[in-house]
Amino acid sequence: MNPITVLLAEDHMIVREGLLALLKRETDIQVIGEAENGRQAVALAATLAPAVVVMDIAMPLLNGLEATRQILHATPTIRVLILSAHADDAYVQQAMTLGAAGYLIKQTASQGLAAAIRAVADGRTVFSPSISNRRYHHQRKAKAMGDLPKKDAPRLTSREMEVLQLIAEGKANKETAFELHISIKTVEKHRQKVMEKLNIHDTASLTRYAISAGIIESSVQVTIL
Amino acid sequence: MNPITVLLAEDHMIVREGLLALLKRETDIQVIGEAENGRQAVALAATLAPAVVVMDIAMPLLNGLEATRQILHATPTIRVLILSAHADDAYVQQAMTLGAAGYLIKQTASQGLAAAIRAVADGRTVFSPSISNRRYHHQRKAKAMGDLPKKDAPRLTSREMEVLQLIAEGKANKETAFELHISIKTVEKHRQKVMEKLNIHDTASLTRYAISAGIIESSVQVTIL
DNA sequence: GCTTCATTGGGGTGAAGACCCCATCGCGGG
DNA sequence: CCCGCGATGGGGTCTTCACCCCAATGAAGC
Repeated sequence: MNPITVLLAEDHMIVREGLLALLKRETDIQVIGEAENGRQAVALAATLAPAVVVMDIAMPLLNGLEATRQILHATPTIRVLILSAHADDAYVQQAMTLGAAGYLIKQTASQGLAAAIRAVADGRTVFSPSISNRRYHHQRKAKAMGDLPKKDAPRLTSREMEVLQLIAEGKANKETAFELHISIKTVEKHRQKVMEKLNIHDTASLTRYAISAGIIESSVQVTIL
Repeated sequence: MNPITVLLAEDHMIVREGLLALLKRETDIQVIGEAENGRQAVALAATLAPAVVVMDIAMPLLNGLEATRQILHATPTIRVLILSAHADDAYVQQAMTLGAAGYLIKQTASQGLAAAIRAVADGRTVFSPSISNRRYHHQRKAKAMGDLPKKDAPRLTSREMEVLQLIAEGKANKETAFELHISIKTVEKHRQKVMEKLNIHDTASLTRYAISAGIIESSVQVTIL
């Protein structure tokens, strides 16, 4: 029987190496690629065509959820297994809507990860126990409180979301242009569109918006030299 | 030669298992205990008396820095190696002040972790390259200014905190100057001092810092036209 | 008294951003 | 088959910011 091919997308090298070491124990699972940011995950998913992508949510350049969206848009047969530190229901909901095959929290044991990879490769969907338990609750809560961002908020295109994420990560337009392989002028244009749609006209407020919208996390990630 | 005894404090089980797998490769390092929260780390450090504690910062019940403080208060000979996702200077400074033996970011490779454990067990202090670069930079700067490199504490003055808050709220320097009844030049000066102290050089990252430091909240208040 | 430091303020330069103008290309819907 | 729109990119202008220089005051500490 052929092993299950896996792409590991996780930005922290030491965590990625750890996951790799854990998955090496499983003879029926073969990690064929590693990505250290969302953009790389999208690119490698396309070229390597893994059966399963293990995807961290909090990643630079492109967060795991948006990367998942792009991967599934390009190759709907790939099974994306979200691996997140947070059991934040907004993330879980978004992941399910995007068509992710599963959502594990990092409190999961390694047997759980291997089992989840096998399950999603087998066509099933997997969610951490604590999540499935809590799901009801929050749906009811969200409805009772009146859902916040999705309805009235002007919809950003996926490109605009990417640019917004990079802005909120502190990237200058020049860096963003380099990362996205487009010209500074185009980045400026996207930035303008985002500001226009959100009616926010300064970087700090854009950053706060990106955080509250779950596009990035608030924790400071300083660029590694 | 006796192996180096290590206590692993990391709340995400799967990450902890991964680190464990990585450290098992090193014959001279022996993990004698694991903690999944800060309080447990303090308790186990006391009972197991490991040579080195590998300590994650973000943990439930008691964060890694506070746990470090308590461990070193009880047993000053234990070497605490901070392992953090973030290279936030405020954390680094606090860790150093507390007497941590080292500070690694999770972008570090596993060889780096093993080497760091050996180094701190040997009495040396270890900081991730990007961090050491910054410390060097600060000290060099201080020397260039004709001062002794005795303190480079990232403590912000109250005025600097005010300015940072207004920056993070999206105020332009001009607005801040108006609100504080001072000149733009003074605002610029405070802004520079804040950026210098935090080693953060863009508005978006300053905003994320302000949010994670609790100076402001992430909720976006947008003016609806 | 002298030093250190927070706070104040100014000048100048170069880079970056905000906000206009313009255009092309491709894709999907009426 | 055209229209809207997303994505691309170039032009220019004006403001803001980052980063260097400089200084003076007042309070706190040695």
